[in-house]
Amino acid sequence: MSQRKATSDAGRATIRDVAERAGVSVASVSRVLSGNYPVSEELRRRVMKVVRDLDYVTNAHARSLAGGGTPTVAILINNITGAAFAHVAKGVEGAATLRGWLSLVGTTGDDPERELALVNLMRQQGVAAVILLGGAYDYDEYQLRMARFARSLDAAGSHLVLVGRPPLEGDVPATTVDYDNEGGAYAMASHLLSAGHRRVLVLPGHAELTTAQGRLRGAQRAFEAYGVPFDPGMVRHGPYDYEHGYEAVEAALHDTPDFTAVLAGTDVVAAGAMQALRAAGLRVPEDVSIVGYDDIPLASQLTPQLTTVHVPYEEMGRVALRAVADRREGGAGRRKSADGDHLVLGTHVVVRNSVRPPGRHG
Amino acid sequence: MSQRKATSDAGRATIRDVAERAGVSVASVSRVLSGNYPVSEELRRRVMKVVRDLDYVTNAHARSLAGGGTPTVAILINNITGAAFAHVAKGVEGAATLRGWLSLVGTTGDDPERELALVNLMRQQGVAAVILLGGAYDYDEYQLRMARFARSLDAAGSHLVLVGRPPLEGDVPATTVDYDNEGGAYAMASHLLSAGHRRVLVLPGHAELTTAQGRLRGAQRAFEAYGVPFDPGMVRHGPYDYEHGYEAVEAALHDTPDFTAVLAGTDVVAAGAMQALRAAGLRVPEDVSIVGYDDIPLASQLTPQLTTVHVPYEEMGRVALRAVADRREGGAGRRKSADGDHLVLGTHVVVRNSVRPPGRHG
DNA sequence: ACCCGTGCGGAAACCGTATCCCATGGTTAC
DNA sequence: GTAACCATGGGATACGGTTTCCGCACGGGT
Repeated sequence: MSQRKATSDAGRATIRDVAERAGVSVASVSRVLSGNYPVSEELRRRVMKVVRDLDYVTNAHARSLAGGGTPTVAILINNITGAAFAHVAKGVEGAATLRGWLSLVGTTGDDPERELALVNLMRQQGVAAVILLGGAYDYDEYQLRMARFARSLDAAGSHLVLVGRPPLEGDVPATTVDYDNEGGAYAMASHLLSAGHRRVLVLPGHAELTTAQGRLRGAQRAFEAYGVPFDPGMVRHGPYDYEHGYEAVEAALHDTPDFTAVLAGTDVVAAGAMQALRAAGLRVPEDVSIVGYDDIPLASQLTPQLTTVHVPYEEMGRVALRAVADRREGGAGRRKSADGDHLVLGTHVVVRNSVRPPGRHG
Repeated sequence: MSQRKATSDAGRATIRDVAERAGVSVASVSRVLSGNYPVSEELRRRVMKVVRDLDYVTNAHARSLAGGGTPTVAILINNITGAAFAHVAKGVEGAATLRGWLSLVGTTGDDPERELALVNLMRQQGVAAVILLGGAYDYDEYQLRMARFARSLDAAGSHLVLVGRPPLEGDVPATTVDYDNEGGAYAMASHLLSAGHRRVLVLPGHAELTTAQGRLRGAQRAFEAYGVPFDPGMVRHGPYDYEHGYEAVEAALHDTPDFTAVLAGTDVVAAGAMQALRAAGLRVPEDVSIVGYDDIPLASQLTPQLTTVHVPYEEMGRVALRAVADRREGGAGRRKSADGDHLVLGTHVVVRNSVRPPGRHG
């Protein structure tokens, strides 16, 4: 009958319970468990036996309060259902686990309010870093908002990492892991152009989404490079989903039916586009060629298999985590490493079976 | 120059910093923030101003140590990339957020070792519940392992929830959220049989996976009900992925080419099967019908759109979280609610365009 | 004018662990 | 033989909050 509470209480066993039952001090138990202090074999055996008997695990909250604790990174994602994001998350998770780090995943559902709430929540958790995934909507407020996040986190000893979107402007304490979005689009469009296509339906995504903007720019640059006039009327914006792909093609077949290829902003959009073409009695790629972007598994599972741009999502996740880990070890060694704050990974075209030289009109 | 440390130190601001700067006591700040104690308007204003100035957030670890804290649930998943799991996770996350709860996601990669490590990790975190997602490999050791998990978590005031797999045997403190797996397979197979198919290639999944076992049983029962002999030679086991679907059909076309339909254990497997049939010059559904299982978005994006079994994954996630929340509020009210520990959700066939009466052979 | 209830602020205990500092006993060195 | 030392173990304290217990001031009722 201890004064505090009985060992057999409801709730988990504490280190005190273990100490008491093993007849040693609390400090000794802590030492045996963390193993960073010399301890006699006898003591170790006694303590470990009780630990097993009680099925004791240390309280992570208490441990991290006391200074120890496992580093944790938070992954903030718009929609856990998106295949591309899932791969980044997988990369982060894998790299984190490798170092014994923990990772949280939160979803924002494209809601800035919720994003703010989550960032604060993560700040409360004392995470080593907050990793924001996916393209951003470049509203006016966006830069300010992110800068505020970055400074808040930085002040709390944490760090903001942006994955898959352009770096922030100005002197903001954040790391960006990016891929050559525009270059990929340039290469993809070039592929179509060199196959002979001239009238191309472009479905870059939402006009405000940074990802879409980059993909559109890349395509335009390719047209310029080939000396082919770029018709803004052939561009249709919309969300990155199957329905948009379907409807955009449907509409285009009505308005500007002379296109011979579709440059989709995403593999999923390409899938929708493909379906719409089929519904209209057109064959892919005999009548119309299609290309996507992202190279998610779906791309190789479509019929015909989709030519697309490979983006190293999983590696981006790994790189993001490594950046955080490095910075944490480097400590205050180099403040403001003006470079190394922006990592860019390469993309490349994966040629499959969804492109042929134009045949329908051309 | 406080004795402890200056407010402008590196690291986050503490509640003491806020109190000091606002010229009030620590207790008052805590009261203002938690709002469960009467506080004068003047005090509230003073404190809130400082909170904003310092961008203060409470330390979640300290808070949860002191008894308060946000309830947290952990989702353990084999592969974050799987579409079905992602939807369950979404359901859990959504329901958790609705209550202001937090959710963690960890991936096991099908590794029992890692699963153990994660469960312990979550126990350390003091999570309200650990939610295990997806079918289980029913090895001998499995039941013991899970029972141990359940008891460990239970003893620590946490709880084990199994989603998408059969309930544990015996008197184990765990909740199961399940769907009518066998019934769905029964209905799906019946659909095929009533369309006239007799020779059906069955790709249930891994033989040891509970999900696969249930789906196979359902199919067999349907054959019995229709008085059609079930040929074990038409069953091919394998992983739930695209490649398996492809290869299984390829092999079957060589060994037993007289099938007129494919009953795939998963939509993704169905996609692979479809591709293999096409590669062999067969049309879907004119020559061979195909059905899937899960009703992930992919199913409606294939050509032809896939007839499949709808599983309410997202709802399962919501239900799982609700079960945890209810139990937590119910408190010790009803120990051992022998029922209510096993919730079963319904499934139903979604008819699309991948099934026709047999034409090739029949 | 006195008493008591009410409303609100402060001091201190406690949550579970890690770590610093010190005590002890046995060794080694002089 | 004694002093200095190493290897261990214990006690106390800090980490950052929440909460209970107290006390003070103020106001109204009699």
